[in-house]
Amino acid sequence: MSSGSPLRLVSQSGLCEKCQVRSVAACAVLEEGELSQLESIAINKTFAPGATIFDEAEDAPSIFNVTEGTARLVKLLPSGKRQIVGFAYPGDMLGLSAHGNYTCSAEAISPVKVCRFPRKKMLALLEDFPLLKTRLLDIAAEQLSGAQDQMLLLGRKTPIEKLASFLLRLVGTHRSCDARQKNIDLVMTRSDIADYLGLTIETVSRTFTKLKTDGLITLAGKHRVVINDVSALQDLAEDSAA
Amino acid sequence: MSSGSPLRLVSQSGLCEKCQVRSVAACAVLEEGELSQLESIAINKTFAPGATIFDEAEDAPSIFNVTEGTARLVKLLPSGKRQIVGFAYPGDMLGLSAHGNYTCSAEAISPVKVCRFPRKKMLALLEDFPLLKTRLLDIAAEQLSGAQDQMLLLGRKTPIEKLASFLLRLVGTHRSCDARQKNIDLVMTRSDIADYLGLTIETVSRTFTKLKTDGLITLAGKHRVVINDVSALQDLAEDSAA
DNA sequence: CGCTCATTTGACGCATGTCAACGCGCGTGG
DNA sequence: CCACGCGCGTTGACATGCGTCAAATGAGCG
Repeated sequence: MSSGSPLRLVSQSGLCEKCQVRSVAACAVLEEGELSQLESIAINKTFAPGATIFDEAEDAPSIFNVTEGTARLVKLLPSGKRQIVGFAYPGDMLGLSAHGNYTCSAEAISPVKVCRFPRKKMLALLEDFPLLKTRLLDIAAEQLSGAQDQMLLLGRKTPIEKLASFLLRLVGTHRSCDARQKNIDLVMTRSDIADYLGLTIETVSRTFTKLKTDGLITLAGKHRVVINDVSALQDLAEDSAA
Repeated sequence: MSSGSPLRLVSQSGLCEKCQVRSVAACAVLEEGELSQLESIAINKTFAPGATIFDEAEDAPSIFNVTEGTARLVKLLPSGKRQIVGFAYPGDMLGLSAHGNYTCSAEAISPVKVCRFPRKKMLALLEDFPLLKTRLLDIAAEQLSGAQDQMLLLGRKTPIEKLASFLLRLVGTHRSCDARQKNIDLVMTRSDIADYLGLTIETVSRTFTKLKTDGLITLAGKHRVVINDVSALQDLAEDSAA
């Protein structure tokens, strides 16, 4: 790595080499020379909480890589009913789409920093870096698998099973929490959780209370959850009984 | 297969050039020479209705391309609750997965013919045919978009909206029906539909009856649906009111 | 012709949505 | 520094839509 010294050009965070999500994001497969080419087409942007990163059905000129913060991916019905189809964490790609239109909106929940790539240039670059294309294919397959899990959750799980699954997924997959202590930091509101799990806020709240009452979790402030009994939660999430 | 007349090597349907789904499947992007390489690693297989093509969580040594018939993609909970995460029609790819395990089971609904590729050889071939890899990426992105639509449906739509959306999707995207006459041939059972839409069979049945009573559709036998008023159905599906 | 299985229809109860009130934390302004 | 207001979350009372259970109908097939 470079400086440390007075000339901290690095602090713009634009230098991929120092990027915090470099090891987890798609760019992980690139070598240094390749990385600089990717870097040359990237622009860093920041979004405040609540800000829209892009809108559903809009023309999709850009592809994004989240480097900091959390975003929600939203679909709306004309009546106003909302479904959150996913959350995006550091390292996640946004805006991949086959037909050049975004399939959902993306909104910042916490302050979000992204790395923005012009779609066309990105696609052109893919032809030069087969490994990157392969990596994107893997990422897409993973996302599809996650989407299938979510369909199972939405279609066939009860509120308790839904919330248990949700909490376990947060513990398991993301650095937004400490996996050892089973300590979860919920950046999203109850309303976001409800719209993600296909429930109402009230039901989410009641279900949290129930899990707390049963001693499976502890609530420390509205956005801090401690899981006391992981295996019991897993049983609930997987619907062992009926 | 094979026989019939003495020398009908062609009838094995293995010859990609004559393949019926060639124009819609991933292989559409390949030229003739490339096609023959793909063909050399492919094996044709047939599955009777109800037969399992592959099982969830199993090691995934193969990738499939449906050439005839319809399959359902199934996920199960320990309690036996079932969610169908999709249907596969001629031209669709099955078994793409990032971690080498199938993410759901695939079962034939009608007699299904597939083209089976050894995963490793397929992946190796992808490195030689960048266009094919790009095509797969597009396909994955499309599937992801469809999955998001389905999440919206499962999480936020009422039974009527669900069924209307389902029927319209069948009309819109697949040759299993005549788009002009809005005539749909349902290969799947009510139970399949229920598990796809996150409902019970009874609710599916009642909802069909309701649409029929309201004059929006006509039922001709249990597996034949005629849509009488497409735009009214669209209004229902999109939940314009509340 | 009768059996079997898919589908339909009906009666009923409950889980979850709806509506409403309340509490709490936090920021703002006096 | 305190008072107030606002947004988010919780809790309660109530209603209803969908699931559950059960029986009837109908279609396909031996």
